[in-house]
Amino acid sequence: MAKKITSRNKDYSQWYLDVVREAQLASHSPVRGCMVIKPNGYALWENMQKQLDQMFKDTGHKNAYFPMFIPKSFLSKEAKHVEGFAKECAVITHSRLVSSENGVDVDPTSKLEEELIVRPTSETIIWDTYRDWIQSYRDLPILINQWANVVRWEMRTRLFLRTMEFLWQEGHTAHATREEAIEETEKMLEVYRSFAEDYMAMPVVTGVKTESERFAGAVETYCIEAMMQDGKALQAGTSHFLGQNFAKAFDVRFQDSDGKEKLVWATSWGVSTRLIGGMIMTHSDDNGLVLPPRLAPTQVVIVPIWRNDDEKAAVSEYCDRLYEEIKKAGIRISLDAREQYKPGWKFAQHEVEGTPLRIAVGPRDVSNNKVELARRDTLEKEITDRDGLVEKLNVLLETIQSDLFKAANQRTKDQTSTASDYREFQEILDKKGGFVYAHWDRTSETEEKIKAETKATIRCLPLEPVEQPGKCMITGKDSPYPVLFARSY
RNA sequence: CGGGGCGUAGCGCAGCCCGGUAGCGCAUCUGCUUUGGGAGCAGAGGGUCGCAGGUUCAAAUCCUGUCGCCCCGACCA
Repeated sequence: MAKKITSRNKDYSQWYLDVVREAQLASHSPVRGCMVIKPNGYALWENMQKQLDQMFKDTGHKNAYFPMFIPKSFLSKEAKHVEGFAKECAVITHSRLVSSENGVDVDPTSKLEEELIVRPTSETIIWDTYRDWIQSYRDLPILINQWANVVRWEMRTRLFLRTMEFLWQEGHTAHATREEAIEETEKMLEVYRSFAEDYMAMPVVTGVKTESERFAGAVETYCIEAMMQDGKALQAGTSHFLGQNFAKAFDVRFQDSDGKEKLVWATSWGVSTRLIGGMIMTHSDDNGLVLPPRLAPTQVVIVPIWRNDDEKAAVSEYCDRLYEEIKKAGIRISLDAREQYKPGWKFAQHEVEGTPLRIAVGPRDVSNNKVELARRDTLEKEITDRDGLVEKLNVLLETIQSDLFKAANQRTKDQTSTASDYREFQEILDKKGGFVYAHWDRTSETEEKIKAETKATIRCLPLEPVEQPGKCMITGKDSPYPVLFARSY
């Protein structure tokens, strides 16, 4: 069983690749660092989108779409922003191909007057547009989200976790006051926290980034950080308070109710297909993918079993009715009646694909008015009554959802340590990994030194600090509360 | 950019050292038997061996060059 998947203990990174492949989520494309997202993977993304989109709309946002191409000159307008993204931009220089001996070549006569940048993020083009949208305080706030793809020319890539092109959503809001913008930033962080924990069943720590880890062009970057099974942290989402940096860069002003002209306050926030990678590494096991029911494309699968035409007729009818009844109850169900595969093969396949619940129905069950019910997360099987099955499924799906969260939460706790000195800090990182709380003197020099020596970065300054003031483990200077360190993806 | 690996059938690989009719597993197609944890048997289809040169009677194999991808690090969501 599941012999195609390398065990986590043996090679975690190979295990991850094996799960992605065997669950048919995605595959490498011919282009370095890019992926083909297959139907199973895309269905997950669609479910994430659907839920997040609703949450954005419930908090007053509307969707819009801005172009993928950005004039090169836009990137130079916000100094820190360029600095951050300059090294990883795809640049369009030509517009035409011509036939040649080799097939096709770039037509040198089609060189663009101004090169275009494929968006690595859309602050620039959006703030250039907002200048035209905003004149008065009555035009504010602007609460826009867009679902899009972006490109960052990364050196090192991993399916879902870091690809050169990825899908995401980016919210871009404009406000009349600093307070309102900060409130928005924090509100969206809370949306992300709630989505991660309540839907992905992935516990996260909320916090703010240090200056060196901050988004290029932000005044403050809030984040959710999750802990993966191998002890490495994953930045799962960010919400940025941009201050007036982009308003200044793109000259976006408004006349306030007091008659004075003021610069607009901004936020931006995003999560990406990286969440899929985080979800895989949070729940899955050596048998393959494990999915939280709330996001699983298929929540329940029915596998019929028969030996001859008589049995087939009886089992099929039983399954069809079951299917209709469950579907009517709003559960995402599929009936796997494919005849080219045997039940055993289907069991294994649905297991590796992470379907939370499996119902097997054979002649025995039909005559006893029962079904066999199997949970993906625990691999437990039971024979249960056909009557009242829908209610049972609903309860079980919620149970699995909360059990997955509990298990991940417990694991994260177990993987969270506190280091009282630098020696202990290094020892924890090397032997156990995970999150490590430690005191830090709030200087970039110390942060840099720790990173260089241990490869651990400050994941965040937690919004809900644990413990009391202390002394920096490196310099012995004052530290108001410990910050969260980890090696990360 | 450094280190490692790899390009041979849809997928995964062997063959290369030592040149001589291109193979294996899975998948696919046909038939029969099977079906409660990845079925069996019999038969069949499918490949310009990444690309370009060179050596040779003869190149997947040797030589030169070149392109690309993956993995491990430095950069990052």
